[in-house]
This record gives sequence, structure tokens and C-alpha cells, in this order.
Amino acid sequence: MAKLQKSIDKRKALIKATIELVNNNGFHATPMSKIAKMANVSPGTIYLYFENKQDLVNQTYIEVKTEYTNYAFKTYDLTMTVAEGFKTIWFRIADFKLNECENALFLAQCDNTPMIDEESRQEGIKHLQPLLDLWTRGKNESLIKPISNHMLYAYAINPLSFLLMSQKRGAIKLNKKNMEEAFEAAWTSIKLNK
Amino acid sequence: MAKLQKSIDKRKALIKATIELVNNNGFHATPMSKIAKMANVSPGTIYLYFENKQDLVNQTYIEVKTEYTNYAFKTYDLTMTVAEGFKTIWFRIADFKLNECENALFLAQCDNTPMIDEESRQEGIKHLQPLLDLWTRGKNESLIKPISNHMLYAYAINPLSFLLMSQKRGAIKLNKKNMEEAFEAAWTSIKLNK
DNA sequence: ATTTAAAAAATGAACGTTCATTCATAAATT
DNA sequence: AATTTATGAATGAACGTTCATTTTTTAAAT
Repeated sequence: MAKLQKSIDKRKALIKATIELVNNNGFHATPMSKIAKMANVSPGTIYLYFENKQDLVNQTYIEVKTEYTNYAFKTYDLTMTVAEGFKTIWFRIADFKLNECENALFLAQCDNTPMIDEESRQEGIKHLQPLLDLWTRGKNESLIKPISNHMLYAYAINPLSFLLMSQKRGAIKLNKKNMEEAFEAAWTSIKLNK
Repeated sequence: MAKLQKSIDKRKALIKATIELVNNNGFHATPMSKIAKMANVSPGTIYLYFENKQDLVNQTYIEVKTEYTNYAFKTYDLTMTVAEGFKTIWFRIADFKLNECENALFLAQCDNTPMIDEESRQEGIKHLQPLLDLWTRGKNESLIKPISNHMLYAYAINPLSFLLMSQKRGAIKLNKKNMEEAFEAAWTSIKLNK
């Protein structure tokens, strides 16, 4: 196999192992030696690809966050109405959480702990801009409540993280039906009533 | 000072130190030696009050969670209407997050990481029952959407954790005005439209 | 009140383990 | 043969926990 491809595979395996182990044990309870073992690589090899442990999670975070937002905006385009656009993005995000739940859980843990450097966190947030722009447009058109984007995010998007976490704990099972219910709750919480 | 009171104070100091250090560094990046130092106690003393580090966070979690729910239901009583009851509880929870934000942030971190034993987590959840009962009543009276309690929690309560976290990161400042906005979003997301 | 001795609480240095990281050596690739 | 990539045992720092010793508290005796 080509050298380059092997390198890419190894890096991927390391990131995948990091996600799985951090999801189950948390950042600091995940030794580098275990990450190496799960990725079928020697501990020393990790340091050819990453500066240190912190760099490994930072990069993992940015990579997963980028994948997440790419997925979220894949089918969205600026010609859509605010309602259409929101529904499109919302269901893509929901799909991501359902289909890539390891990735989504990793992001949730990163967003709720001091595990990621502030710099990497900022980097990760940037990619969400299209949704914020859509909301700004919605507010201008009096379709969306005139409240801050953080507030909109808290009610329209963030609940999905809680639902995902509940599913991981076995408390609920997410399916098509309750995703429709969730969308309805998300939309009614942010749309402006005439 | 009485022996008993000194013991209580020491235990309190240890729990307070645990909350502050875990909030800022995470569970595994918080050494027992630092907790001891912050509580003005020798490392060995911790083990007179707690079995080990895991027991210390478990007990801290249960204690803070109990404080939280006591606060939440303090002014609620069963004679209230569903709408009244929900508003009462919701604003108490909001007040707790605003006034006891160290405690609230600690709970948020516990709820989003594998840091707490499953047993202690279950113990902590129990105390939320009055709110779940209220929602069940609301569903029976066709005032609340017929969706699972987890779904209701995700939209009516959980967003407050996100808002609190955003405030800690300096992204927003929570005040009376946006708490009113938040309540409105919470209520519209779960109330049943005739 | 004061003394005293037994009991309880607290201390912190020491221990054994775990972990992130390094680097001399080996394997793979060019 | 030269260069790049990978290895994994070795290193040293940091950590949770223990326990021999000290300090404080208690309460009985004076």
C-alpha cells in the first residue's frame, strides 16, 4: 500500500480509538497506551502524528466538529426560505446524531468539560455560521423570535445532545416518531407567533 | 468549637473544593492533594470522610443534586394548576442556575461525562419526580404535549444548562430579560396548542 | 478549676502504581 | 545503501492511598 495512505489510515485509526475510549472513560482516564493498542500502533508512533495527548484530543475535536457541520449543511442552500432552511439543517443534525452517534457523543463531552483548549473550541464554533446567518435572516423577516443566537441554539439544537445522551444511557430509544416530535418542539420554541 | 461542627465544616470544605476544582479542571485532572490543600486539610484526612476519590465525587454529586431539587420544589405545591406549577418550578430552577452557578455547572459536568457511578446517578434522578408527575398531569389534562418526559425535559429544562455553560465561557450574560425569553421558549415548546 | 490519661482526629512522608513521553534500535520504504 | 517510519522498553514525574506518628479532644479524677 502507498506510504501516504498508510499514514492517513494510521492517523484515522488513532482518532477513532480516541473517540471511543474518551466516550467510555473520559479524557484523563484514557491512557495513551490504550489508544495505541486499540489503533494497532505502538505508543511511540502516536507522537509521530500528534505533538502530545492534548494535541491529539484537540485535533480529534476539530476534525469531528468539521465533519459534523459539513454533514449539517450538506443539503442546505441559501435560496431556501427560513422555515425550509431550518427544517433541512435541523434534520441533518438529527441524522448525524442518530447515525454518527459516537462522534456526536464525543462532541457533547468536549462541549461540557474543560477538556479542549479554548483555541480549538473557538475554531470548532466557526463552522456553525450558516445556521446563525439563517437565524439572523429569520429575525429580520419576523419569522424567528428576536432573541440571541445562543438562546435560539439552546432551544432549537442543544436538546438533541441531551436526547442522545439519554439514549446512550438506555433511558430512551430515538426513532423517526420522536424525532418528528423533537423537531416540532424545536420549531415552536423559536418561531415567532403572528 | 464542638467536635461535631468541626467535622461538618471539614466535610463541607472538601466538597466545596471538589466542586470548584472539578469545574475548572475536570475530575481526573484534579488531584486529591489539591483538594486537600484548598480545603485546608491534609491529604490523609480526606480518607476519614470519604472512602476514596470516586466516593468523594459521588457524594458530592448526590449532595449538590439534592440541594438543587430541594431548591427547585421549595415554592411548589400540588394544588397549583399545571401552568402555575411549571412556571414556579421553572423559575426556581433558573434561579438556582443563576445564584448557585458553581453547583449547577458541577451538575452539568457530571451529567455529561462518565465521571459518576451509575448508581449515584440513579439516586440523583429520583428527586426530580414531582416535575415528572406534574407533566403527567398536564398530559392527562391536555395542556402539555403527549410526548415522553425525557423529551419534555430536553426542551423545557435542559437548555438552561447550555445557557449557563455559555455564560461561564463569557459568550452571554444571563439576566432577568433573557430568562423571561427562555421561559417563554420553554413553555411554548411543551404546551399543547388547542 | 486543674490535671491526667485514654480515645479520636489529623497529619504528611512514604509507597507502589500508572502514565505521558523519549530515544536507541529495528523495520520498511525509496 | 540511504532515508523514512515505527517500535517498545526505559524514564521520571505525578498520583491515590496508607499508616506510623503527632495533635487535639474528651471526660474522669482531683
